[in-house]
Amino acid sequence: MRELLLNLAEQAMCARGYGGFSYADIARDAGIRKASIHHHFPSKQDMGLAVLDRYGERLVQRLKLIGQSSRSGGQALAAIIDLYRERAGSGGMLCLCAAMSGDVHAIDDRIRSALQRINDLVIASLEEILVTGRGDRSISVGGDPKAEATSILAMLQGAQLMARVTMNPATFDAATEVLAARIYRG
Amino acid sequence: MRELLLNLAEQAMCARGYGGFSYADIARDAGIRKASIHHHFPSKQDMGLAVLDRYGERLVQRLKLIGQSSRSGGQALAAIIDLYRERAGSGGMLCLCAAMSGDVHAIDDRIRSALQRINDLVIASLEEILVTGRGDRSISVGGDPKAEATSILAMLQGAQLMARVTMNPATFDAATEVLAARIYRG
DNA sequence: GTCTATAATGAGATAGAC
DNA sequence: GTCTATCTCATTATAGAC
Repeated sequence: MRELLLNLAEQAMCARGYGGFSYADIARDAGIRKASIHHHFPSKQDMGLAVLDRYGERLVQRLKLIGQSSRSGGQALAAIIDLYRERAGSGGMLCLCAAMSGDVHAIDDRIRSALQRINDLVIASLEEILVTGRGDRSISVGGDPKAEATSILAMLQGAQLMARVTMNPATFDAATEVLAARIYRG
Repeated sequence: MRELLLNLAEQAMCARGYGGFSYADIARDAGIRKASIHHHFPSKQDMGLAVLDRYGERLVQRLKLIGQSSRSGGQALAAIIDLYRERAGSGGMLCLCAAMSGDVHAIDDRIRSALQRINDLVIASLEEILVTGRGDRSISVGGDPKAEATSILAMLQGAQLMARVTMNPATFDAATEVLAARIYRG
């Protein structure tokens, strides 16, 4: 049940943000009463943090897998773009970080710190990918890899935000076209 | 009073999004009762749309002014970056579009259309600036100007989102460092 | 672990006096 | 235009039975 609740909460938060879902929503979808949720997660902040923590752990695994299974930096970067496109594709959802970042004012510092840690994690991964891609000539990297990685994350999150407005995943593609074009495909 | 209410609502929305402010907040800051707000704006959606419409009109003026007063494409692009940095600098606020985009699920189609229109407007402005900058050799423009403009807007909105998480405007600068470096300064 | 019942708060909105 | 008073609804959260 705890896992089911986490799944439903993550889905809801990606779709409508931290402030955009309620215990009532989750309870209905889970088939239990909302009071029962408090047994698993005493407060909504606890639930939000638990969702974000699990999300962070899974992201680490996924980034590691992308690094291992990619035969070039370019292939890894393409996988990262796909990772963010997934959410934008399914009904204008955001990655959990972008979704929760919009509600930073409503959440406590534990969650904000976790968000910051995850962003830094993705930036570090992207930086490593850019360095690899520069080495194997599969990505065009003009400037400092760390700075490039930071701007790429901003672009990916911004592209999701813009796609949500149009309700069209093509908007995400349009906003990341330039990034995708920096990959030299064999 | 109407103008005061619009100002307070815009401020609140940039700071906490559409769902993050209430008539009670605005009423307190304006020094009137919340029932009185309904005289000026029957529903919260009406208020949100009015704020966004005014924002769009002002943005048009500001973009026009930037185009007129800039002596090069690079100078204009720098002005646009500053425009977005302003908000990120003052306490992790977002531009109104980014702030409302996070709450798209909670607003009606009139507002969503207005958001889309404003995004398109900024993209068109950026495209024009890139073309100018490419012509006068003040900006490095590699790909299609329209695609570049779209990704730049995504980057700027994403940079604001990331800066909100760290509560540090330097994060905005880090995420836009690569963009700023594309400007050749005389 | 889940339930019923309820508390406590805050939201947007309306009616009608002044 | 602004007020008081009220409505209706949704929210998170708690107490206590089963």
